[in-house]
Amino acid sequence: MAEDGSSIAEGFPSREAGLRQEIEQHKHEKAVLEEKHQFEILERLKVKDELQEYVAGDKEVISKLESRISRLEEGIAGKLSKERRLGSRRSQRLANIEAENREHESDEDVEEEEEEEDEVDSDGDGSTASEGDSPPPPPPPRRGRGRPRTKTNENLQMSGNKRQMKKMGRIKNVRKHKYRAPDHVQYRCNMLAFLKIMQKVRERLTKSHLELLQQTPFWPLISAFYNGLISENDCKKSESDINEIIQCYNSNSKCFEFGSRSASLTPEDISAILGLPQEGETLRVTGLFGVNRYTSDFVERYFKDEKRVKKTLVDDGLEKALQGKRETDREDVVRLIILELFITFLFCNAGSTIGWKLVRCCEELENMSRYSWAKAVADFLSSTLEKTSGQYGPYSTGGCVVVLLFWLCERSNLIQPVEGRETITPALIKWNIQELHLKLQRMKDFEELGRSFDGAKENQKRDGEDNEEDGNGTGENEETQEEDRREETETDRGGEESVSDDIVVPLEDELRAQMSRFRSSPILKTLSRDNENLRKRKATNLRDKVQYARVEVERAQGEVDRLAEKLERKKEKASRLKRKLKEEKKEKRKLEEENEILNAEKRSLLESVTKLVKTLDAERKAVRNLVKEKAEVIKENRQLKDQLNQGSCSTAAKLGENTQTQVSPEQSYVTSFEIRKRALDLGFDNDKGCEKYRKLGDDKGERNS
DNA sequence: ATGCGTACTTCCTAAACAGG
DNA sequence: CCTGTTTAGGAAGTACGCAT
Repeated sequence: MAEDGSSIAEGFPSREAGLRQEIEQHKHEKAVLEEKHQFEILERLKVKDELQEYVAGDKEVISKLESRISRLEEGIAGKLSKERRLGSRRSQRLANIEAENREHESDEDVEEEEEEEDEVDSDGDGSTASEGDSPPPPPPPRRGRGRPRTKTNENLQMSGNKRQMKKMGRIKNVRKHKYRAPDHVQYRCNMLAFLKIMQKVRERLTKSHLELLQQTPFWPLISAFYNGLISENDCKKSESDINEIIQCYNSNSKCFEFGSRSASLTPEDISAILGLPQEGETLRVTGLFGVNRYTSDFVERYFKDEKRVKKTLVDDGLEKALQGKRETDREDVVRLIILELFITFLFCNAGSTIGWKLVRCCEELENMSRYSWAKAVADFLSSTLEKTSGQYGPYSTGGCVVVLLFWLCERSNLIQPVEGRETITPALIKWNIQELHLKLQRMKDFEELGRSFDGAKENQKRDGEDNEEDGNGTGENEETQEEDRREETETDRGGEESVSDDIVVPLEDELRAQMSRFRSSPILKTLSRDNENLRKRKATNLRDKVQYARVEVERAQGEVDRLAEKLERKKEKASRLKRKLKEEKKEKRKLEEENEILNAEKRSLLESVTKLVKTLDAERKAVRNLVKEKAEVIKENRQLKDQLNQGSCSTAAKLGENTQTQVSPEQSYVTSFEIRKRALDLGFDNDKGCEKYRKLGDDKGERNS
């Protein structure tokens, strides 16, 4: 036992050393990454400065941009070698930091013995909260005020011991968020799941299915998926973007507040984005407690004996319905497709389930159009947003949150619609949310996002004016104006991206001025056309190059972000390892303590065993003595027997009396044992013995008388 | 990183119960 | 019988953790 403990204890120093080494390694990596990060930032600033310089010499812009682009290209490849060079120059500072860290680590080792336990507890899962006497840490956001559930046989004590039961319930409620980042949010709403379903059933849908689907208010939306207007890439949302948007939601004003600007998501917006009807009865989807499960043919067919309608059940049902040939099966396919749309996209919740009310709505295909589905989606979403921004924290999981991304595209001028889809409906087909994600990543703050809303308004105004001009203008320059306008829109966009936009503005102004001069001269009409074409090409080239430079900057920014994230991860890992080391130390201490206790126990056990051996020895001696005595008694008895056989009964009786009186308590046990033995002894004649006993009694009687 | 299944928690209603 | 409280159980919501 002690050997095991000591071998474990011996293993600790080496393990500790290993962990220390790992921490050192991570620190080193962290420092290198930091250096890299700083280098990236410097590089970007340099690029920015250089690009700004180009504005002064606009004639050289193209050539300089070209050289810059090639340099950037080279730069990306050469970054590693530069970093290596930088690495060799890696400042004494970093080395000092590392040395300091090392010292700090060794210093802390002593101090932390006391402090670390608290730290570990507060960092960790708080599992000690219910054990100690100290006040428990603030509980995680409680979702409601429901009672803890009690089982049938356990609740008998509830009335008598209610407070205790409630307390137990509270303790149980302290959940461990071991795998969950503090700001983690999960949004179930996703278009990908529905797209996959549509891809799966597309080949199997017949004309009659489609006819029925077209009669439903969801056809504009479903057709976008059915006709492949939405790709898998278009479906991939960024949860962080949604989270950021939701964090701007003010539940009191029911508006999104981006800096000083605010905007609200209306049923009109939902209607435009998803192509859902706005007119009709209001359908309340939330707060349906007490709406019980109902039975109908449809429910019996697909959700028989089911308490809740889960996504898996709808999937299975759809498969079953697609195989069926009856009229009801065709209707069921449509119902189930709409249910899929509800569960995965429009009214999704965290559990991939759906309320019975919506199931009923889906069942009544002909009545479906009487509801204002845009309002229903908006209401459901706003109820989610209220919960999210309210007292319960950012645990939102339900509602059609993806629509927020498209709404942002529609209402701001952050990105431009996909080419060729500017006027298409529903609006969700117009936008590429991946592009929006890139844009939002580069956003500095919500004020900037707010400005993009203003920009969109101005653009709309200008669009109107430009359209009037287009009406008067010549046909041939319409395209140019369109392009100019787009570029103006682009240059309107504020923020960091204006690095290259700053170059475009003066260039384009001059280009336009020159073009108007050319156009005003009727003599040079032909020449102007040629020149115009040339300039157009030049402008296109310039635009392409600017675009390319922008992409490069974006890529560099992405790289910086990636490195920052990596750094963050490394930091986390280092702290995790540190915590682990502390835990190991703690464990070691514990094991040592246990080992001591075990040794003490062993010692006491040994003592008691030696004591036991001694007493056993003594007892063995006593038994041996007894055996000896017994042998003597037997011998004596045999002698007596012999004498009895030879001599008179009276002598034997006398001798017997004498023998009886001499027997000690110990001997009496042996004697009784002897008596039992005699009873079993075949050689001993019982009748004879009885006679002898009687004779002895007679002798005694004679003597007394 | 995202999707998804599912155990667990919370919310709500109605029945059962207790006391006046 | 009326009224307030407790308990049981169903529906809806939440969050963990595995799979992709």
